[in-house]
Amino acid sequence: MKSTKQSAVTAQDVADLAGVSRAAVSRTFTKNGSVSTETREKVEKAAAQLGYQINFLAQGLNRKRSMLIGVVVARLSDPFRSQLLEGLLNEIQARGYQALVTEVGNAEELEATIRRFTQFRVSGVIVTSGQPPIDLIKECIHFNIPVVGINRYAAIPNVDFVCSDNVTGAQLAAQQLIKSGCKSIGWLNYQYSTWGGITRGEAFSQVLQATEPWCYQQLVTICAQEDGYEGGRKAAHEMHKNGLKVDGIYCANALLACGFLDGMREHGMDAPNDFHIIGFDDTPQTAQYSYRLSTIRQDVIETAKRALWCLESRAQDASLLQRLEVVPVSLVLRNTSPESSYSVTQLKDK
Amino acid sequence: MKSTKQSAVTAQDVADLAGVSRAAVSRTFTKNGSVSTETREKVEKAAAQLGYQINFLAQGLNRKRSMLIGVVVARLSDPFRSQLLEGLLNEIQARGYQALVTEVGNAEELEATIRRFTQFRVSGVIVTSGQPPIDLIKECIHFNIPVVGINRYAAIPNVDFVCSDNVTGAQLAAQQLIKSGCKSIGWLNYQYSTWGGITRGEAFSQVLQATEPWCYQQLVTICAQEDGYEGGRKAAHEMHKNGLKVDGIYCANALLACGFLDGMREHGMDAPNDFHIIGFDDTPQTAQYSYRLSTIRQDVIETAKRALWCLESRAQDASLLQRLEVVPVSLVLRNTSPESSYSVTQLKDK
DNA sequence: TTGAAAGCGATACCAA
DNA sequence: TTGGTATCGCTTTCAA
Repeated sequence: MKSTKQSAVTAQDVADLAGVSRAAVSRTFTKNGSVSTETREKVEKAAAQLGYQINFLAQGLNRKRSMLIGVVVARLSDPFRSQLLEGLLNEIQARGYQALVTEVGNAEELEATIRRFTQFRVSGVIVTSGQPPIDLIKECIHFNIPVVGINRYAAIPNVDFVCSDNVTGAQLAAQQLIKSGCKSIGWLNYQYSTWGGITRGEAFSQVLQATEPWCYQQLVTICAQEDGYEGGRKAAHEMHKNGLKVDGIYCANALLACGFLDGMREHGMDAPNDFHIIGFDDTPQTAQYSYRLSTIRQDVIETAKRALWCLESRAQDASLLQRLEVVPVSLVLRNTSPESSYSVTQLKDK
Repeated sequence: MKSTKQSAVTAQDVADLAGVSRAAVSRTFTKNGSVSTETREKVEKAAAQLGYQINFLAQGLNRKRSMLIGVVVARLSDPFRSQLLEGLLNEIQARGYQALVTEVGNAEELEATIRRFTQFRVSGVIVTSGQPPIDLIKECIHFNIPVVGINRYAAIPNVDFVCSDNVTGAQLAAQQLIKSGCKSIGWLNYQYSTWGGITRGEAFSQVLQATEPWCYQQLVTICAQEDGYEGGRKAAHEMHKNGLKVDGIYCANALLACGFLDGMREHGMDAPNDFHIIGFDDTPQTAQYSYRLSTIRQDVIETAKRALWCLESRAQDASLLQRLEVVPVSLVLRNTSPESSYSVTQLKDK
């Protein structure tokens, strides 16, 4: 099957073999190519025989747009982030694109990254980490490249965002804790949290204020000095050292929650007996026997779908107004804050 | 700074502004371009003024090679895999490449994936999942694209592999269990394990045979019907149901180990009191308070470095003989198989 | 529907 | 060291 030529099979080779022009070959492999059935068949036969494959570099150069989508990620060691990436990869591939993935540490890196994305004439950019700098966005707009941010928000015209429904999440968590009889409620977040974490905290606070003014007044905000599991764990130690007590706690993400739970265990306290705890993210780890953490579940698949929808629709009409897609979340009840019939006060009385 | 032109700034624009030829611009941005300091300065000034950026698509088309490296991944939900991807991304970016990441489920997908990689004229392919099909490799060789596999092996000429040192890992684990006084030793793996898992098991078995014939004869091989955490957990249940007992167990990966440990806990048994357990991978989770699992640590950073080294060296000389890079591993002692002075028999006697 | 031809934007060879 | 030019492989008018 392989030609004796040194280099790759080109459209011209196929055209020669099929006895048609190279333009006909191109049309055969294009969506709206006007080709007669007869020509198409000849071309497809020849292409198969030669093992022809479109050169995406040449195609992209000509169309000023490649079948590439740039994805900005960070801290893949957080299971939720890798889960999200997995969802995005699936959706990107399902739609025939390829993912250009970059891990980014700081703002400057983000800038360099997006710049390289434009150099590849990507069909879209998905930012899951960092705030897209306004200048770069302008550059993308100049190249007519759609940009979408996930679990973050900024009032940038022409840039869409898709975020989990942090307000509903807060409501579900608050209701659940209240229903379970929690009296002194806490909120745990990392001091330099992401937009998502901050928003979740604000929503939680507002929900309490609106529905349980008394609890709201007592709301304890715990600020972890460190991010991730260790941050949560140390926050628990700190809280214990200060003699602070809460009987219900809501956490900005899964790692903080697992860490906090373990930190409390180190002091001999455990959920659901001594307190209830609800996390955010529903990563696989939260379901494991050693944690069985109740959490607010984010729907990564739906998130990925909507992100790609934003990209594709904006590619067709760049003048669209900014959109904010809110993805539904759900409460997954597990051991650390079980069914409401099983309240925290009953347990304490035992 | 931005030109009034609708489209992007090209080398010709820079050349015009700098008063030189477009070839001079190209040379200025190329490694071994012979340009006078004077010309270079003029060009750089003009380029900065216009905000010129090389079009990678055009560059790649001409050079028959893009600054892209294809990475094949799978099951990013396994923390070790996302850790490895993170390491690869860092190394790829550090060397000025961009990562084209594809998640792949089965063999056909792998084929389609690698095919698309060649269509982008990638500078190299890294396979972290699945066995690179021989035909595809041929195709890569035809395009002169280097291929490297991670934590897998096959006797394919011209394809390099970099693997963790599974033999040393087995030795470290075996020594540690023996030193701790374990008498009936077990090996846990998934029934359709990867090459890495299988190799670890074989090495473990051989080490025992060579150094502790008596233990080798008693070696219990536990075969999980399912992969990951749940596989390990169910294997523990199964073992308990069958009345099987082991006092030291070595596991093919971190998830299996965590699952097995939790499964045993559900039956009221825990490490290190009732048995010792050593995992593989040293993912962040294994360090957490609820597990504190002793494990064999894989060095993802070194693995990534060597993978890129293989790619780059083979890009220079495609005729190199196949290389197998063995990356050192280390034993991380934690709670589930603590310092040897603290043996399993002593504990049982307490 | 078809083919001829003009790009897309950069590189590299060759002569000066 | 320079600039002119052919080339990389495909897409897309424009006539026919």
